[in-house]
Amino acid sequence: MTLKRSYHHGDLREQLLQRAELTLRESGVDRLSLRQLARDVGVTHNAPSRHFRDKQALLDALAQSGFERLGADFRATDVDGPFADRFRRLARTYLSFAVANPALLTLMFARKHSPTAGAEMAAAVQQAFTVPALLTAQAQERGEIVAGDPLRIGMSVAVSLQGLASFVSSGLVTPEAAEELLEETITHLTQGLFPRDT
Amino acid sequence: MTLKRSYHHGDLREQLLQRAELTLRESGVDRLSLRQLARDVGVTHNAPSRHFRDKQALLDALAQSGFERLGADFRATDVDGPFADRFRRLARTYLSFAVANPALLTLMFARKHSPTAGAEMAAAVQQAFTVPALLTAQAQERGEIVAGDPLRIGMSVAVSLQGLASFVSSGLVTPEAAEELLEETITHLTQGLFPRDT
DNA sequence: ACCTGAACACCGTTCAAGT
DNA sequence: ACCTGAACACCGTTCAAGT
Repeated sequence: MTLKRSYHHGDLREQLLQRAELTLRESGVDRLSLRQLARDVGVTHNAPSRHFRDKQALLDALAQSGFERLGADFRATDVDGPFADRFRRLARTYLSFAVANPALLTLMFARKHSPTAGAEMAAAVQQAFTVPALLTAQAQERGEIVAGDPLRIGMSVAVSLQGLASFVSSGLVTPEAAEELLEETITHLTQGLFPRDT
Repeated sequence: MTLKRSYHHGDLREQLLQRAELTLRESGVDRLSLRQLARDVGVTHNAPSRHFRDKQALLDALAQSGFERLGADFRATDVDGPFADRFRRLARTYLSFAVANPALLTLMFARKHSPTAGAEMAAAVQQAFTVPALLTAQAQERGEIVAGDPLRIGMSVAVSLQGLASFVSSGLVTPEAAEELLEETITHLTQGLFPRDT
């Protein structure tokens, strides 16, 4: 009967992460306490230290899993169609993420990643923000958008996405107003602010 | 001899804010403690509560003063010249702010503004992000950029600025790489990603 | 009005000890 | 290996009291 969920679970790390993300979403960072987390999961206050040397290490792990999930969401979104439509879908994915996990997004962009977590964190970031570059490269192949290094153009696409997400997740722009702002951003990013002859 | 800095200073609120911003900049949010702050300024741990009912109220005040300063920096930057140059200067101002005050910028976009601080905070935000709209309106008058509601176009300019600042302040992009990213962003925002006939 | 000092419940981190 | 329990120094918040 190994179903009894023995005292040494073995998946404690995962349980802690899941519970932490729940608390983060529902109560914010400052209400996130290692001791409370341990209580929630049913272990002593010091048990988490086997898996996270630090509270910071837990926050790092949360941020990293955030980038991984954002990347996965991106990849699940990236389907066919004209550039503007695909940009719009990517942006909506990002905005949904931002609305659903504002505190997590803040954490992800909070320069807290202790140098320790460097390698895996960097990989997760790279993996997520590679998607806009792929989108760019594909649109270039079709002749939809201008030539140029797809990584650089992709980053400047990512800048727009992150700017939008930033305003939404902070609450400075409501999700409804974000819809308008998104269309406005698509228009200017594709057409340019300089007048066109045509 | 009123110079003796009496026990009831009268400017305690301002002293606390200044010291808090210093700590924020040098040690980050989680090292910011009300009690330590009181010690730094030379009052008892409970004295700050007269000026800030809450730790959250202090953070709100910090964020608000951040928006006010950013707005002032914007206004001090906004001089003459072609649109792209002025956009570049505005962006550099923002990026300098982001590099100098990463933790503060995180705070400003962290959806923590308790509903209490609503009115003044909203005014400070509005005042800051009005500047891109002014830039837009002036460029339109000169026929430099396309027509359209300057507030909406201004917001989508602000989106680019905030996206850039976000990447820089988080450390995901180094200040040097940011310079490149800024030029890339200016190019695409003005010319558009769609190919031009000329 | 503004500040003090004591009290309360909580926190992160460390360490010796158990199985 | 993984978890426990006690200990340490610190925290935010509240409240009666002082001037």
